Amino acid sequence: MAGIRDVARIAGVSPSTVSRVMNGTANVDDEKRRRVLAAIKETGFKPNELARALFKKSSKIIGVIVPDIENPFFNEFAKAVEEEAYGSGYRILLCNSNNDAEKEVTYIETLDQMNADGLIMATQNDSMTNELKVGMPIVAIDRKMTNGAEIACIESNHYKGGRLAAECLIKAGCKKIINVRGPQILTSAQMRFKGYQDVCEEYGIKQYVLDSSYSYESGFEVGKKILETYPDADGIIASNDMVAISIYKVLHHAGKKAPKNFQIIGFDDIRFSRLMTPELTSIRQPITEMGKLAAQIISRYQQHQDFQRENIFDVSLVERKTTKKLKTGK
Amino acid sequence: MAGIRDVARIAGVSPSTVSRVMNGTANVDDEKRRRVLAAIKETGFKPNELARALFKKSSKIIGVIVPDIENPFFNEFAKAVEEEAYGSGYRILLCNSNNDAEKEVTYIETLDQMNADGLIMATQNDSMTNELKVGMPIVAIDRKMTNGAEIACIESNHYKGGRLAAECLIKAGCKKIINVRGPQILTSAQMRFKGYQDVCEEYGIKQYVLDSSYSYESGFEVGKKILETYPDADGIIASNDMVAISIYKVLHHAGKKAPKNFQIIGFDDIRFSRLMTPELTSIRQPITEMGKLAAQIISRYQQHQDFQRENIFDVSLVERKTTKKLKTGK
DNA sequence: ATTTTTTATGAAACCATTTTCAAATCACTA
DNA sequence: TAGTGATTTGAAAATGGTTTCATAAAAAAT
Repeated sequence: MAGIRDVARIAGVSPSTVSRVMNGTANVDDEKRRRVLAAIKETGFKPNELARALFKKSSKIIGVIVPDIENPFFNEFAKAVEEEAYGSGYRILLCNSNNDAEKEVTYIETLDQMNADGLIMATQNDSMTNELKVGMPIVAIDRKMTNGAEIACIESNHYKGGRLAAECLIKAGCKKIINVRGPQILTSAQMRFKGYQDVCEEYGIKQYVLDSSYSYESGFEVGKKILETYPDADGIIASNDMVAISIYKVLHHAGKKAPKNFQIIGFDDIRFSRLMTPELTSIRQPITEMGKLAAQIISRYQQHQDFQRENIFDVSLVERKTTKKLKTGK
Repeated sequence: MAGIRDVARIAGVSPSTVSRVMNGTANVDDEKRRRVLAAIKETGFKPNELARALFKKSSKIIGVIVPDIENPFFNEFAKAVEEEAYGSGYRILLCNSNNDAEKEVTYIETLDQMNADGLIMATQNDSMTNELKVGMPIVAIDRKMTNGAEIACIESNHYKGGRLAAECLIKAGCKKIINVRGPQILTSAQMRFKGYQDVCEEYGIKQYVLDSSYSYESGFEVGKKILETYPDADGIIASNDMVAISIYKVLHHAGKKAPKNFQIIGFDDIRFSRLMTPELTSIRQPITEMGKLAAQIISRYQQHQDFQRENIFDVSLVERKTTKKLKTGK
């Protein structure tokens, strides 16, 4: 592989001049520029990014840490980050943490040692990662770090989402609504639950609560529990779309039809919610926009441009087939 | 950030000795080792991976190029690669090519300039990428490169898959089977189609063929076309699970029930095929095993260990609810 | 006790680039 | 024609590690 010295020798100039031609960082005599360009073409020279990154202290790599890339929410998110970042010359190092705090720490350290230009964290293990000292800017999704290491945070209006879900079911005529809430360590799950609680109080409705994680598996378990404990439930707010889908499956298998016998609503509006039959009603988060913004913030930070530290995205009700049609708008 | 020279100064030794202590690359006096270790702890020193990678010509990065990380097949695959690679100290640079040949080339070049240790390509644009000269080993998924750049290829027995799908439907009593085949540039789609054709000939059954890409969207279109052109079709072989899911939706929406009015089978056995209702019958590819193997091959190659160049995985019929139960095993 | 072998260690070279800095070249004016 | 200022240019330092190589010290062999 040809190096900058080879190019310089062929063009009859110094490596410095070749560098200047490539980066346009200073004036170069036209004749020499021509020779350098010719030599680059001849050798097929491509500068080594490592050497460049080492000197510049910037590797043009953004780390993206997600708990599970198989989770539709996170792969949609990661894809959006990748697309936006790619356009600005950044590359994505994908970190699948599996919710393993140690793995997260390892990844963060590696990224730091690689002179990564930024880190986008969509994870929840506060404990270990909060203490870490790193030299790169962090954009946190759905959480606030306590050590001020992050430059910005991005989240959805989960409280409103919780309210929307509860109101939707109440207005659709549900009398006994089970809230399958997500892990209460997560602010997202907390806020959604709070929204549900507040609406229930306002309407004077009794609250029924079950706990789940954010996975399909957990949805199956909760589904069974609903069948056993609340066989007369007619409304279910699932912790997210994946859980909603598996709860639906369990109830469907038990002979219950949606939305006739029960109505169910999820959160996130992942792609698959439109693909299942019946199509799932869901509270939409603008996942792609969130991913794009995350990448933009890192990019803007590196260019010393302005950006917003707190970014709260609006959520909306997407009415489909697992709930009964509402008449009124509000 | 402390560097190796700082550590050396504090420990009263040379940088070389610090390096030797860290990497265990040579004997070091016990007393000095102790002092070095203490100094490392004191300063919180972490070696810069870029400097290391630059000298060693190995960045411990594996590039994974996929057409679409949102596609369940590819995110399951990428996740498997990540897990396997992580265990061997490798990190994954995720490249979402969007089937854009130019983007692929850019990614390959970047990876090469980063001294990446390997590249796993699950893409189809032969044209441009085949000419590229790179210094890293390539593992190709479902394709053979013509320039011998790759060290190994991994694929499934798609021909057998095509046969299995056709036989399944025939034995389940289908009289008019539509084969919705995938893009015929891809060997995977070609082989599946060939399997279908051979079985049809053996059974003396008329062939009906439609074309699709591998996306949901294309499934919707084909679904409509089936309704228009072959309203009496009672068996559908979809190009993959995603297409099967959307075709199902279209037919279901038109009032047809599976498996009563029509039977449908997909390929790949992605996770969602178990999650939809009714559960989708599919030809299973061992996606996770394929991903793990891909990472292993790169790792073994770098350690100069043996590996197999041609790796063909077996496929199997996973009977679920969109086809009628078969009696006989074979 | 002397020679040979082995082991431990630091100085310096190396990886491939960018940037600083000082020198050389050039244009222009007095 | 010499002097001034602006512009180009290359040598060298820098980035932060690893490794080679030569040497010094210790251990083993004679």
